[in-house]
Amino acid sequence: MKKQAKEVVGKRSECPISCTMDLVGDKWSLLIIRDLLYLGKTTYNEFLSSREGISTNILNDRLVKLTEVGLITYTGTAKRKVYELTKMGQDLKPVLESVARFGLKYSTADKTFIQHVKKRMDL
Amino acid sequence: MKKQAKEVVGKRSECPISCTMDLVGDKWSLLIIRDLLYLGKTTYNEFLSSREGISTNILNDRLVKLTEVGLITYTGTAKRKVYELTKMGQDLKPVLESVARFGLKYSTADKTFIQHVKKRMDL
DNA sequence: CAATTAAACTTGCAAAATGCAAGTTTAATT
DNA sequence: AATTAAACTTGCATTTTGCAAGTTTAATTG
Repeated sequence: MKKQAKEVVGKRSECPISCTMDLVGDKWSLLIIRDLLYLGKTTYNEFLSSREGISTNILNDRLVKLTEVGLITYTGTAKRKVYELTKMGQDLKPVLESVARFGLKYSTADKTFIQHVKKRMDL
Repeated sequence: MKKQAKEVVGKRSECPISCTMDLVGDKWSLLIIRDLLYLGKTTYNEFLSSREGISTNILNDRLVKLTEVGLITYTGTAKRKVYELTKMGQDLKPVLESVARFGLKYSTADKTFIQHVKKRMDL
């Protein structure tokens, strides 16, 4: 039996917000998406080097899950996988932007990083 | 020493997206915000009755944490706390909307619920 | 082409978060 | 005063995460 666009986390409800949180509602998934969307990162080791310090097993788990749900794909060899966002993944851009706007308004994030983010995100 | 707008989860980085995920990047917080913002729920038992089935200890934990970080407050008696969003909490509305739009586009959410959500969220 | 390198991935175990069931506490109501 | 029910707690099993140290395997190099 071929498995298709698999439900990785059993849905908790039919609410669109709940469904989306079932996909990316953890502390790491959106940061990987951010790396792909804004920071030009595309490989395992690049994700691993992000300032937040994801650990290898979690990173691997998330790359697998994000691939399974169809938010990212990869090309390249097994030795050097190059990840990229699918159309579905790119459609998370408005989410990332609104999240960033909120963070910019309320966090005490350091100014140089903020400038960098603003520039990259057209905020 | 008076504690102020406390950092509930130690920040992982100064990235605005990361900071926001440190506040609401779990499977339940945004659903409580959703209940307040769109579903007219304001009390412990109303949140508890949501379709996703949050358990009592987690609900209590999140209400405390969301209050601590300044996203919600409450009025009313200890016996019947009535929660509401702060200005900061209301500023999550664009996040909820973009999350909902994404969910509507990609989830197989049931149509009647979608209509309900669209109406309430002006999508 | 054998040895080396390093990117991708795994494993084992401790710590933390979550889920679930059954409590307890305490203001209101009767 | 007794009852009710909303808010909250506790204990314990399960799951997820964090961390450190691996292993695997293509590509590089000497």
